[in-house]
Amino acid sequence: MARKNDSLDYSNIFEAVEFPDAYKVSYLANAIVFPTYEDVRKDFGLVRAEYHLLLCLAHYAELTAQDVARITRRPRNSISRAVHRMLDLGFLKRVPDPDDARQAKLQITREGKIMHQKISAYLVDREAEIFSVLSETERESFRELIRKLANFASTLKR
Amino acid sequence: MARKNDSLDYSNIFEAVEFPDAYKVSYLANAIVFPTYEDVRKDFGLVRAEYHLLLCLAHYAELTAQDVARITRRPRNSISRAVHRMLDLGFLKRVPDPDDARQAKLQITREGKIMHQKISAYLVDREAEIFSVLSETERESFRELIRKLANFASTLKR
DNA sequence: ACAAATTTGTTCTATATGGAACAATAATTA
DNA sequence: TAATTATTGTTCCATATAGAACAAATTTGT
Repeated sequence: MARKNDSLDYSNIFEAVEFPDAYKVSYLANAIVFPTYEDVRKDFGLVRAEYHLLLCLAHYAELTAQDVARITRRPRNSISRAVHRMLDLGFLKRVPDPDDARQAKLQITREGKIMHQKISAYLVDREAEIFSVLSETERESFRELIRKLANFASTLKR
Repeated sequence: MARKNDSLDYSNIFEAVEFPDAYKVSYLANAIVFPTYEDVRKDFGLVRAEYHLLLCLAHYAELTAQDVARITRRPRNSISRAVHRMLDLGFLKRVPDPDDARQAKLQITREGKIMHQKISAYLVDREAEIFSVLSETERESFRELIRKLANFASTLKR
């Protein structure tokens, strides 16, 4: 007997939904972005905030926890928790700020850099896979458009 | 005294990161998609899986819980939990499938439709706000490109 | 200079979420 | 037909995560 339900087209909703563009961005978040965080957690042992710390500090020589919260738009307490674990793991070091006793400057360690490179290599591959459906011209268009959207998003108040 | 750190440009990483396109998609997920789920939870009282159920059943007359899991790419147990709450709230009804005793067909109720319309109106506004940074031409390009990406994502195994 | 307001990082608590295992049913294979 | 495999929906459990409240330090306003 044939399997039931075989004919149901799950992608109708892509066009039928009342906000098709936003829906597809959201769909990519659920289908790709979140599962990728899961992969990073399973394969490299870092949860989202921990990986965000690593990524940020791989690209800025020195940041406070608050800076990272702002860059990644995540709550400070998540970052705070992550900082302690990353210190324990030896991926970060923390130096108190002599000019402001409330805060401390964070830096990535050599071990952190190595871990960052491993995770980045994985993510670079994953990016290539996903964007392989676009031609080079399309990808350049997409790059320009997503840049505008991301820049706009970065101006939104939290 | 001037605030310290005022000159730090938080968006450098947009271009410096090793996977700039994927990073910006991820950034939108963190800056917009997730906060929007939070808004829906706070303003309408539905968590992600619950809202996904409502959305799916507003666009398909009848679905099983498994269908919804596939459409939204979320784990079945999250959907299962959500089904029970949505039944309690009166937004869904469930009819056992006479042809397959394992599953049940879900349908949206009138109350569910009303709730869906309220949430949709909010999301339509939010979409308009976010995409207001693109010209009409740009938006059409984006629509085409994100469609390709979403369609590709829908082919990925879970 | 002093009081009020803000900022940073933290802990506590509640909750949303995903994985694993399970029973019931159906489909497949021999 | 009988045995094996797959599917559906569920419960249990562990954990990632966000909000609220807090102390300490700094900045702002008068």
